[in-house]
Amino acid sequence: MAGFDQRREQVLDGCARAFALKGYQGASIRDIARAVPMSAGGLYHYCSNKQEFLYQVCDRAFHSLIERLTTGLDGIDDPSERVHTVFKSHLAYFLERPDELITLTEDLSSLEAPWASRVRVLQRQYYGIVSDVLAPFAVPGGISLRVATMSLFGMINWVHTWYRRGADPGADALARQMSDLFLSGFAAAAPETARSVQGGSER
Amino acid sequence: MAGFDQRREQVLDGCARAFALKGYQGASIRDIARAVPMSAGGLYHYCSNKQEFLYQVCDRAFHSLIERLTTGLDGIDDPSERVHTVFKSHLAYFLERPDELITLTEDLSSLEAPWASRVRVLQRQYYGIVSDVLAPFAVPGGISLRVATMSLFGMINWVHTWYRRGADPGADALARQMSDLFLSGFAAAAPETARSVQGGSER
Amino acid sequence: MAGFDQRREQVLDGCARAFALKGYQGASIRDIARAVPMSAGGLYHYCSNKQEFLYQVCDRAFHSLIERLTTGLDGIDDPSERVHTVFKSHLAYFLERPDELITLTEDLSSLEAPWASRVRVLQRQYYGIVSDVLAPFAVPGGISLRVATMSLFGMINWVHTWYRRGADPGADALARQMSDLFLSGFAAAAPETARSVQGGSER
Amino acid sequence: MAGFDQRREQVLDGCARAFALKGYQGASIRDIARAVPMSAGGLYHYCSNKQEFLYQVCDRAFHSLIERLTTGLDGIDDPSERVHTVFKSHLAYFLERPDELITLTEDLSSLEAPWASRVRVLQRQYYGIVSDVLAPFAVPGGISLRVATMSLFGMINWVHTWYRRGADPGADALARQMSDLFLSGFAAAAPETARSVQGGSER
DNA sequence: TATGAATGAGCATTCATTCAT
DNA sequence: AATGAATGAATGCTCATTCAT
Repeated sequence: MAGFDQRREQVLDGCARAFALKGYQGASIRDIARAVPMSAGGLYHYCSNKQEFLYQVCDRAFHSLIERLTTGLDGIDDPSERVHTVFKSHLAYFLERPDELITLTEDLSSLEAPWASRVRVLQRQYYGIVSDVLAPFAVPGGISLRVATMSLFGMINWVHTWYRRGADPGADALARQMSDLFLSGFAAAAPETARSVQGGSER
Repeated sequence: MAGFDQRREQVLDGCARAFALKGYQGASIRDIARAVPMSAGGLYHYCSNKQEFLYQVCDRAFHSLIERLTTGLDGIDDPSERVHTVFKSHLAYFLERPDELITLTEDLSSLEAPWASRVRVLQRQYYGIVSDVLAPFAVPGGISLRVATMSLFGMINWVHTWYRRGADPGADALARQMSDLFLSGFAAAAPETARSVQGGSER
Repeated sequence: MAGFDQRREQVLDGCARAFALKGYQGASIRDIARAVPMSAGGLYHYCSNKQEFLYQVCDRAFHSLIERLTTGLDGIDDPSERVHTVFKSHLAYFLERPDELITLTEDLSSLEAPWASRVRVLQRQYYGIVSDVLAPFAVPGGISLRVATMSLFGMINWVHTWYRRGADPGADALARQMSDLFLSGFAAAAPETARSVQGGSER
Repeated sequence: MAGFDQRREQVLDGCARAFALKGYQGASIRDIARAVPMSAGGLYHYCSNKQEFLYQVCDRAFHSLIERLTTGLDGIDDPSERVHTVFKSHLAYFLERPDELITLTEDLSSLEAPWASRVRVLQRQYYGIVSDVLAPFAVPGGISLRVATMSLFGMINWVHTWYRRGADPGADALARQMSDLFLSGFAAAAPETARSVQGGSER
């Protein structure tokens, strides 16, 4: 039983790797089998079809993200620090298990009924937590909470397209830069010239 | 000759629609043929293979983006306003031709050699322009220009996943919110309580 | 157009041959392709799936049977001779196109919705014609028309399991024996001993 | 040992049910396993492969048919009554164990070497008994014994395709109708009109 | 005996692509 | 310029069968 569950984890890891590498549509069952490794037929002990593999990968990833984030936010009261925690938690997970997060970001749209709706519940839950963290900063007439939340997700979900391990900063440093940018803006620490021009040229 | 070029545009429009709908890997030549509409065999008068269609769509899209952005930036000197122009130009194009931008965002990674390298030149050119627009705000020891640029692209490239026509703001309003967020941060106009707490936790 | 329809006939002939040889379930698409001959993929220009091939074969066969039988019965008034015509018409078709009739007899039960119901209409039509031919011989309290009709079909549909070309009688002679058996019984011309015993045990 | 043999009977019952329902080719080992019920792997304690299951089902069925028929014929001297016994014995078995007889009728042709030849011995034995029962009615120049025997088998082997429990007569009544039809013909008791016409066209 | 994970061959079907028309 | 029949490779998936437990 334990052996079976352990093997399932290996299988899902292989799925995530294959999906991340070639995309859900581009990854064949044989690609997954090669990544596990296992025979193509044998994979069907762990799913009833390919869609279910995508579902299981996404489900597992969202559960991890949610659990890590709620744990990470626990005991942190400062609103800004809570925002920083969102970035840090998500980016740390991305750097630990990039395949899962790449799959989640790129292939979630390939998930069909009835799996899609089940994952969307988790997605909304995760978005909800983040939105709640951002809510204290929302002001009527200002940037809408929705736009801010989606912008935050855009920032972190885009990371996998450009991040280079070694060359780019680690999870903490990157999270710090990104949360600073998100909360205070890129112009916050801009040199005097630019800042004054910005102020003076307002229209 | 003009007729041929006009037909080619229709063909590329069909490709973009099919790619945006099902993804490059998920869209079959017959899907494209249905979207044009034209017979599957007939499509091969306009390409030598499916990859080339993806290349043509991406190439056309990047050229449009670059041309619109350079035109848009022309004559604007204020650094902040230039940033705003980046958002506005990109978002306007997305709302005008969503299929092309969705294809660019989601399927560029499916482009293989030797087309990929040719498109990457345009991509770098576009990123370069944007990076130059952001450069005046960069400060040593602060948020890196690279992280800022990539964050900006994350924000705008993620829009297609959540934007709902009618419900969400138009290109101008959205660009204003996003450039404000990007330049001044979400906390800029936050209520006193949140701001003070933030201030207290500043480091 | 004519070429396409002609090719379709060849394809259906190949289907019938493959189905007759290995059974519907046992015949693979590649078996059919080999029997036509044509590539497996190419077959899908003539059907949307394997079931549809079975449908087309059965449909064509029933139409032929019905047309031949109605033509054959035309102008024949004598009830016994009409019964004989049923046997003759069916057996002649069997000897001309055994593959189709074997498929009809053995594989009709493999036809699924929604094709099954469409073929069942033809089947009932054919059964109806035969039943009407037998009706004049039915008597209340005697052998039921239903049992008689089904027995007749049992007799002729079983032929393909034992008939050996060359060794067994031709269509006409076989039909004569079978219709005699069906109408007058095997004991009709039995030797005195058997007949008298039979008569004595009548109840 | 007794437990094993009992279990083997259950396994063969499951095979017969699965084969009758989906056909030999259409029934998977897992279908059989579900019908027993037992795990797929466990079935291989009772056979060396799927063909052997078909063999065992057919073998058992033919042995039953032969034993029941010889027992049934024992002590019956009247030729007609012996024919009736053939119908009654076979139909009774069909109604008691339809799955086995359906398998025998539909799937015997799927049995391959070397099992086929072994079963064919039993088949010929059963056919031989029936043929011997019919022999007293054969007359030179009349309906051949072979055609008569095969027609009888056609009649009874077709029953499973149309018989509806409840709606159609029981084994005895059906056997009576069928043996009457077989021995005396459907026209035997036909109304005067039909009979006279038949008589007039006699040749 | 019985299980169920595992395999490799085979399945029906779809694919990108070619080519005669 | 355009069609659609045709192909061979590849797809997701099921199969009969094996074997460690």
